[in-house]
Amino acid sequence: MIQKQKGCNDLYGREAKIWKYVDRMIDEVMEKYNYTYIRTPIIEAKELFHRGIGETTDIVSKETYDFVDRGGREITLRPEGTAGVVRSFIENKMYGDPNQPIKVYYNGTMYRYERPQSGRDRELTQFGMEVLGSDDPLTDAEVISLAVNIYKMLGLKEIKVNINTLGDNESRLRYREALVDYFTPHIKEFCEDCQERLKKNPLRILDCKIDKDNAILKNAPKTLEYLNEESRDRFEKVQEYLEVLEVKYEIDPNIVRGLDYYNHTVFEIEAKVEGFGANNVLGGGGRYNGLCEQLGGPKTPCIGFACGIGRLVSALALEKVPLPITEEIDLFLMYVNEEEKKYAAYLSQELRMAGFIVDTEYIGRSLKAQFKQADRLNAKYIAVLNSEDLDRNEIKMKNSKTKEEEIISLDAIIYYLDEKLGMEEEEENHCSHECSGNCCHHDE
RNA sequence: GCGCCAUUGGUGAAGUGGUUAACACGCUGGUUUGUGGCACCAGUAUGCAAGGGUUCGAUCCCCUUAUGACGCCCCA
Repeated sequence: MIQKQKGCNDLYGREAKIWKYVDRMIDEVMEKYNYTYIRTPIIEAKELFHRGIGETTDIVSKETYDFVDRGGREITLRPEGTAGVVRSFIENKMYGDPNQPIKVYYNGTMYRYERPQSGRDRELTQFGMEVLGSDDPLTDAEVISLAVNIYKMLGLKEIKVNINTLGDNESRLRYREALVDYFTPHIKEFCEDCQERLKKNPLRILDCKIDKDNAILKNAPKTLEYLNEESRDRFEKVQEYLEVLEVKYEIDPNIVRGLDYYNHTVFEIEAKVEGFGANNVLGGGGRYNGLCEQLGGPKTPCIGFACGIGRLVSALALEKVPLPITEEIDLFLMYVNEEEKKYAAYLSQELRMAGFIVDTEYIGRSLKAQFKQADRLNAKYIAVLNSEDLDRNEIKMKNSKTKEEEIISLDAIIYYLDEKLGMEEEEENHCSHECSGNCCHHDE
C-alpha cells in the first residue's frame, strides 16, 4: 500500500468541515480589519529563506525541503509565510502603492523536515498577517489584538498572551554580548544544549527546560535593562495601546523567537488547555524592521503574526468549543424500481437547484437499508418514491423525527419543504432543545 | 538529527511458537410479497504494516524498512 508522506495528513469528513469553518472565520475577521488576502507560491528560491530567516536558525539549516528542479534551480518549499510575503512586497513594488501600510493575510501550507510529534507535522497549515510599511506601535498592538480576537471569535477562552521586546539592533546586540559575558564563566554548569546555544543563540539559554531552575539563569541580565531609551519608549507605547484595545498580556522576558529577523516587539499566544502536548504555543510573531532591506527591498518596518491551524483546531477540540458544523441533509430520496430511480434523479436535481441539501441512493440498497442510510445522513425528511403515487402526481414525505407521513402533490414539494424546514429553523433559533455539542452556535 | 513505544478485518480491539485468529460495533441479507432506527437468525480477515532471517513450523522471536504516538533539539 502506498502511504502518505511522514508528517503529512489527509483532511476529510467532519474534520475538514471544521477547518473550512475556521478558514471562513479567519477571512471574516481579517476583512473587518481591512487586511487583504495574499497567496504566494509554496516553492521559492532557496536563497530567499537563507537570506531572510537566517543561515544559523535550525529551520533553515536542517529543516527545509530543498530540491533542484529540472532547470537546475535550487528550490525550497516554504517553511514559513513571512519571507514569501516580503519577497512579493518587493517584487511587486507594493512599497510604491500610495495606500500604506500594506496589510495582508495568508493561509496555506508550510513544510519543515522535522520529526513529527504532538502539534507538529512536516506539512503544516498556517495563517498569518503582515503589516508592511509602518513602524507605529499601534500596528504592533493591533496585530496582537487581531490575533487574540480571531481566537476569541472562534470561542477559545483559555489563551494567554506573552510579549517581550528585543529592542532595536543596537540594544539587541548589546544584550547579546552581555548575556555571553554573563554565562561564559558558568557555562560548564549548564546542559550540553545550552553550551551549544551559548555559541549559536545565547538568548535561547533563557528558556531552557533543563536549566530553568538554575539560579545563575534566573539572575541573568534581562532584555529590558539593555534597551536604549527609544526602544524602551516604543515598548511602553505598545503596552499603552494594548491596554486601550483591552488585551490582557504578560511580559515574558524569556521570549526569544526562532527566526533571526525579529527586533522590537515579539509575542506568543499560548493555549492553556489541559491535555495539550509539549507544543502549546498557538502562534507567535513580532516586528521585523530589517528583513525587507535584507532581501534587497527598501528599508521597510513590518510586523507580523503566524498561527498553526492544526494546533488551533486541537485547542478548539480540547476546550470542547461548540462549532456550528451541520451534518444534516434536508431530504433523502428513496426508490426501488428503475422508473422511480429516474424520477428521484430528476427531482433531486430540481430540489438542489431550489436550494435544498438533497441526497439519494446510488448503490442499490434494499429499502430497509436505504432507511438506515437516510438515518446515517441525518436526513430531516425522507421522500419515498412510489410508482403509483408518481402516476397520480404525488409523493410521500416522511418527517424523520416525528415519523409523520404525508402524501403531497409533487407540484407543492418546494413550498412544502420551505415551510417545514423553515419552521424547524425557527425552533432551533429559540433553542428549546438541549444542545449538547455542535448544533447551535451561542454567542457569548 | 536523537530517544522511547507502537502497527492485528470497515471500526474498537483480545490473543497464541503449532489444526478453524476471541469479543464488540458496523456492514449485508433474512424473519417482515416496498417503510428504517428495537429484537432474533445468518454471513462478514486464506489474514495479523512491508521485506528478510531463526525454526520442522511465526501474527507471536531477531534484523531492516515504512508509517503512527509521545518526548528532546528546534519551532507554530
